[in-house]
Amino acid sequence: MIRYKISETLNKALENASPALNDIALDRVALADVLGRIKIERPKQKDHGDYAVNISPLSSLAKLGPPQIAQILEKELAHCVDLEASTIAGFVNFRINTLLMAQALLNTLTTKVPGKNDSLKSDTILLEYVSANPTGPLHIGHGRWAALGDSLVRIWRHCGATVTPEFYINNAGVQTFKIGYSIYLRAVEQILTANGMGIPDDMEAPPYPGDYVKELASQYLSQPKSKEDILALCEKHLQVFEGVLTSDDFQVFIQPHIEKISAFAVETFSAQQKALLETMGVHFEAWFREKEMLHDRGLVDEIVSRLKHDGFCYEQDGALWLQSSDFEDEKDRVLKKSDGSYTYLAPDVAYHHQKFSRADADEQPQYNRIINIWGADHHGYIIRMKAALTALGHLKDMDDPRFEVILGQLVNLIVDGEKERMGKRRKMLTLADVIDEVGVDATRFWMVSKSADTALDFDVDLAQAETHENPVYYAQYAHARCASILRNAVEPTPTEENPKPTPFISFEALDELSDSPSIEDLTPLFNVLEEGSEDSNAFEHLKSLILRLDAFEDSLKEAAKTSSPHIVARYALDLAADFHSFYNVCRILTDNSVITRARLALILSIKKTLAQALELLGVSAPDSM
RNA sequence: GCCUCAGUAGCUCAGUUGGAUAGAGCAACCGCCUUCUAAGCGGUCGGUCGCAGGUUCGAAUCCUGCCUGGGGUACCA
Repeated sequence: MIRYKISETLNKALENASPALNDIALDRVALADVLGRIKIERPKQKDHGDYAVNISPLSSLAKLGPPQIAQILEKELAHCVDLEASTIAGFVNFRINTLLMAQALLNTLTTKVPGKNDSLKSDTILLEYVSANPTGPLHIGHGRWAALGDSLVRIWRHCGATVTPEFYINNAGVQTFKIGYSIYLRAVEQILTANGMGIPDDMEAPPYPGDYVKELASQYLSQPKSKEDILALCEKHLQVFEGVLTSDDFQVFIQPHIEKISAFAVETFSAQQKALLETMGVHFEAWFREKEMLHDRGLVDEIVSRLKHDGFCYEQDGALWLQSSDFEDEKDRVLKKSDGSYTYLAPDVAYHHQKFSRADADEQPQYNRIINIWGADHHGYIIRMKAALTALGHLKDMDDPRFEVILGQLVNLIVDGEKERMGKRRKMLTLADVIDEVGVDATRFWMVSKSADTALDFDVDLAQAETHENPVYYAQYAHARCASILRNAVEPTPTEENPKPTPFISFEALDELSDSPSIEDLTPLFNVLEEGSEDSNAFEHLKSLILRLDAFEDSLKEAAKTSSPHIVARYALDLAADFHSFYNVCRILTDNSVITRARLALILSIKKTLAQALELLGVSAPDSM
């Protein structure tokens, strides 16, 4: 609100001073462009004021040096009541008075949902993220996408966007077959062992070697008739070694059986993943099933033929190639292998085609932004996907903003001080293990407190050993402190000297203060200055707090615009720091009921804002710790 | 080789659409609990912003080259 006020004031001053500034206000378009580049920010040096505006961008339009422009503006701004302007070189600095601060605080108090705005009102977003293969448990890397994606969904919605979070279940293709086959091999092992027979040395190693496959195999065997199925498969399998059956014939024979086992695995893992995500507070509205939604409906065939028909494909070496090199890709990509099966790209193109084809009730495209979160290992994939989507006419060119990929750098799991490469195919700590050890709040906060384009080291031992030094507790503690103050205000703790203390404020009065505060409730806040009994820094801390609260909406808009939840994490920490500092120099509950009332209003606002910031990150805001 | 992300305090990272004297947390050291939660506060220490050029009134930020590390560079998914 304060930034808005400053920008309004500045615009007006420019308008009035226009004649002295080479008629700067006449060229509306140019001026608007320049004003868009002017930032209103908090200066690093406190003595420069509360807000600073660097007016250098104006100098080319006004044909004057920045210092002269500043001088002229300063004169113009001298009439301003609640803003005191001064200039140094090319900067116009503003100092705000207590009335404006009180208004800003009142504004944050009366806002039902802090930071709520409509900056993304016209955005309809389909965000696909996590989309882990249903062939095993989620690992730590998926945790990062889960935390990042879900926080983005919450932040975008807070800024007025319509968002559908979607999870793509890869329940078709080679990996699915491999997990089924792995379970079959493990089941055979278990049957052999149960019958007191050893496992032959030359027995095939399962494509997925993890222990969780063994668990799933025994789960599978506990189902009715499953043992008979496995034995039948095993018998055929032996015939291959005896030379009675060819390997190819065996493949044909086992295919449907393995598919059955695969389906079992996919459903089990998928449910497991979903449950863990829900535990983390990560909720998907849509679960898109590759097999049923694409393959069974012939959509993959359809899209490939369409690309072929439209002349974007050619055949070479028995394979079908997409001419992605026509669209900035360094080479062409195979859609259909020479053995007739599709590469991973083909169903994925079909999937994205489907995303773009979704329409609302008015036959209009349902989404104007289709966004994916992908790991950095999929980086090379972006261009070929864009190429296919451009060929299909969904994108007007390769830079079309309708399709975005948020590329997140990978997570290194650090165990015993050593990096462990993450991957599904070796024994490792799963995301579930990490959540168990570290907790949802700490994990989620950790995952989003760094920008997505930095590789993240997740040190399990550190997270376990130093949970109390984790930054998330700092923010949560501030919230708990606020809650505690409010509790004490209404119901003070009895002591030996005073077994029945008088409340500082009645429950009803606090309620009223929270629901309908007035500016008169707040102005006594600034009496700290006069009182002088507290630390002389109290006023500065108070000002920082109020300006921070006032800037919440701006931070959210920035986070939403740049898809950067870490801005919100940082905000929560900054607000917590401002509060902790203030708390230490200024007592909230005093004998003066008017001052107490005003300070409680401040606490209400801090608590509300902090809770909202944490909520947007999927982190709880406890009332006590 | 090419593409891409990163390199900022001992450690983990903000800041990068060019702006004032470079910012946190952790670690280390010194203080602060008879009073609202010390999971806190105040202070000290700590920097050639990877290196070298360039662009300009001004560069951690933009350009070029180089160095180091991560990821990618499949008829794998």
